Amino acid sequence: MNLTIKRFADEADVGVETVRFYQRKGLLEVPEKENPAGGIRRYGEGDVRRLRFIRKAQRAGFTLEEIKTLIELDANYDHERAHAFATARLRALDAQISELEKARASLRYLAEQCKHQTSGPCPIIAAFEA
Amino acid sequence: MNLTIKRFADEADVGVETVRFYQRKGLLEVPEKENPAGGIRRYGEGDVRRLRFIRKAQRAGFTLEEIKTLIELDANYDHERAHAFATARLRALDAQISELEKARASLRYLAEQCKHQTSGPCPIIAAFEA
DNA sequence: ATGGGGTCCGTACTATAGTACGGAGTCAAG
DNA sequence: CTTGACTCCGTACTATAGTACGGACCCCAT
Repeated sequence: MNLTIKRFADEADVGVETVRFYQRKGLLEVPEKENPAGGIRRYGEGDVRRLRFIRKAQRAGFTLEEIKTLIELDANYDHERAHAFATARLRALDAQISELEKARASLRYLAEQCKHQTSGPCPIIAAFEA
Repeated sequence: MNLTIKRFADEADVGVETVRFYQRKGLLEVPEKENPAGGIRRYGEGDVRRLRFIRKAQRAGFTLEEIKTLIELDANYDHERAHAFATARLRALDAQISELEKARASLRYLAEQCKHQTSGPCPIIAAFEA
């Protein structure tokens, strides 16, 4: 594990530019160059874990700004705030999931309607009412 | 129901600017002005239904572009495509929901960890591994 | 009939999350 | 010891979904 930026990015299925973008945002650290005064930066296991965490947290609905906060809380062992933060996001996540489940019900209903009716209206807009 | 744009926007809890934005995007129609050659546009029940649909579909994870397509399918009674579209989105929605459920499990675990440990690490990043 | 709030429309600006580009420098294999 | 792929860094550009602004016009109540 002493990866070039390209191989590092590949570890989490992101592009090199995305890694640099996260670095600029302060989500990833910029490792020192090995030979000072010019050279190439290398990435290790910790970096890979962090990058993968960013992607997972993102899929969990956190913004990059929030993820930055999470990383800081993690680094600082800040239990109080981490707990509050997790709980808040948990609530939001519950709301979001139930929103999506409602939408899923609407879509299922819609798909059924459209499948069995070959003529007449296929009420997309109406399917979402209620 | 013969609303001014402000009252119309209020019906779906959006701003006037947002209504105009949706009109520019082709998601909402721009009603005729009553007295031709200058005046004010009025919005009716159909417009309100449409606007509410847009917000609901958005919460369901559709982009405005997709919502535009849905509205067109609805208008055209296009069963085939509407069914395909609904089915595709249904699959995406299932994936999204299960992603969020995974995240929820991680967050629950994290919240528990942070709650019961008053010292030592509160492993935010670790909570998302697995 | 006039004043103030609402409307119209175009243009510009914002935030989020990247993606692309260009030139200079670096590294490793042949 | 060169060549070609990769790296570095800054700047610019993209898409999505709005939000704000400014001048002209409109309408209703006093």
